[in-house]
Amino acid sequence: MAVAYERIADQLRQSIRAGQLMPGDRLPAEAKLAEEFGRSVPTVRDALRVLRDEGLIEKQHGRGNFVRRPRTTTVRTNLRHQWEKNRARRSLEERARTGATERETGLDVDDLIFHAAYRETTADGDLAAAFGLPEGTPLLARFYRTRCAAESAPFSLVTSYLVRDLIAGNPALLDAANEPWPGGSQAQLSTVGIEVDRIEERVTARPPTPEEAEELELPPGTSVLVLRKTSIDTRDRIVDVSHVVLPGDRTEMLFTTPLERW
Amino acid sequence: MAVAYERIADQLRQSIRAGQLMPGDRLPAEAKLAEEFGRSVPTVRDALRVLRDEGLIEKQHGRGNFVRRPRTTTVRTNLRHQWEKNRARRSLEERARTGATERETGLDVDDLIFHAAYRETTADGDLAAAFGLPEGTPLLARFYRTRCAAESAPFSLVTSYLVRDLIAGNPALLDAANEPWPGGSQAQLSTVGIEVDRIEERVTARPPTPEEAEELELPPGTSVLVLRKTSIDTRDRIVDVSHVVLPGDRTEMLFTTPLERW
DNA sequence: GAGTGGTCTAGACCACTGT
DNA sequence: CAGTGGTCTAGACCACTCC
Repeated sequence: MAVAYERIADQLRQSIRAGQLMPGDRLPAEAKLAEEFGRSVPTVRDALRVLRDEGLIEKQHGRGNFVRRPRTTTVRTNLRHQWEKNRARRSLEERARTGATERETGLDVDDLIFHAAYRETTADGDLAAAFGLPEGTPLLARFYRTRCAAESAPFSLVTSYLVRDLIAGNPALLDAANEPWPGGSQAQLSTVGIEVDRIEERVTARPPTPEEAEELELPPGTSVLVLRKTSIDTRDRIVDVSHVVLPGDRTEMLFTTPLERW
Repeated sequence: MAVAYERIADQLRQSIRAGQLMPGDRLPAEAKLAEEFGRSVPTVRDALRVLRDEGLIEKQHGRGNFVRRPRTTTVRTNLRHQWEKNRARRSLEERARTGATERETGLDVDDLIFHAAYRETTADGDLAAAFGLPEGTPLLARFYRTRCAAESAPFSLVTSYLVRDLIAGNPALLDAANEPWPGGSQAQLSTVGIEVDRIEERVTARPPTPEEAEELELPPGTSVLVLRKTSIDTRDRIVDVSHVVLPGDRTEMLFTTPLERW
């Protein structure tokens, strides 16, 4: 702890936690801080980088360093799966009117911009293991981006894989032009006689790759939640494997686990 | 992209992704890299910091910079809650033999070191909101650390809050000396007639605070998973609010959601 | 144009690791 | 002891923001 930049970081962190520096406040200029602490500017910058990595401050080029405000978060709940399953069998008109994302964000269909792209591919080692199928099995990869019309960054980066042979019975499922499909994935699967029985979701966290940071417009010093979702049908087949990347500072995932009564 | 340190980072990232630099490999010395790229050492260090923040490399003082190996992860599943509930009513002997952590890690009771501390406190704004009770309500705060005997860092940092008045009927519940309680929290609550009906878990991700990084021995460039767990009893009372911090690079959370049949 | 952060240099000295 | 990364300096020039 004899290190200068850590001492500076500690003092500033203290000020922020104690509320002497409030969210949105600008910190003194780096040159100013260097003078106050009797250190060089690069040393002060080392201290500020520590705070930025902790998510406490935000650097704005040409404007200054600011105490970061807590982000407003989107909640994603696992109750959505049952809701989607119920919706999958409603009338076309009812399904078209709203989707799971609209429901969770409280936004209207018109406020959301939806983008989908499909590509045919084959299972590599990881995907083959996830599906429990041999490598090289033909798959359909689907890429989704949904964002608020008012914002430029999407909520999430979604890649969904389906087993081609399982859905080939309905050629409409192979064409991205049919997106957004009214009723979502479970409605799509229902057209080829697949009923989803349960969904397993695996969650981890890590720093974003540069590509993810770019696409989700993540400031440095944020993490991503990585969700790997597996859908299993009533015949115990793995019918969908999805990979979802969510901004950690904007997303809260809510899982409700009901327990059997004594 | 005209920036020198980004170009250096890109080239090294490329080498790692392409497999020219394998996990565990040592990178050339910083001075060596500076010479190769025709830049100063601090500029090379800027590039290496980028890669460290992405979790791609690990710096080891006096030894070198190394390509990081993927960590072996612990899986934490929501099926544990039903398992714990079932176990809560088994015989004392059966409950004492094993716990949820042992079950998930596949380790023996003797391989795990358990630490608990209790403190009486009152609800601040956040906790009061979480419990749906007035501020100042007396609470019991319980702090848990569990770690592998072979390792020095705990799996998780757990803080659990109970409403004091709900558990006061059994004074044994107020004394940390009775930990580890055979059968866990649900067994404890059952002694005062509380049956947990459902559990809600909220998950977010963020960079660790310095204190968390220290205690969990997190290398720079890792994230933590933050789990806020709420236990609701059969009379719709919130009986426990827990705050769990998990190392993002070592932990996978698995949630299974069963769906009703059509 | 004044003020701010972003990048970069060239070199110093310290602390840690392994032989 | 040699080699490595960790810290720090003093100053230069560029890029961005706002008036």
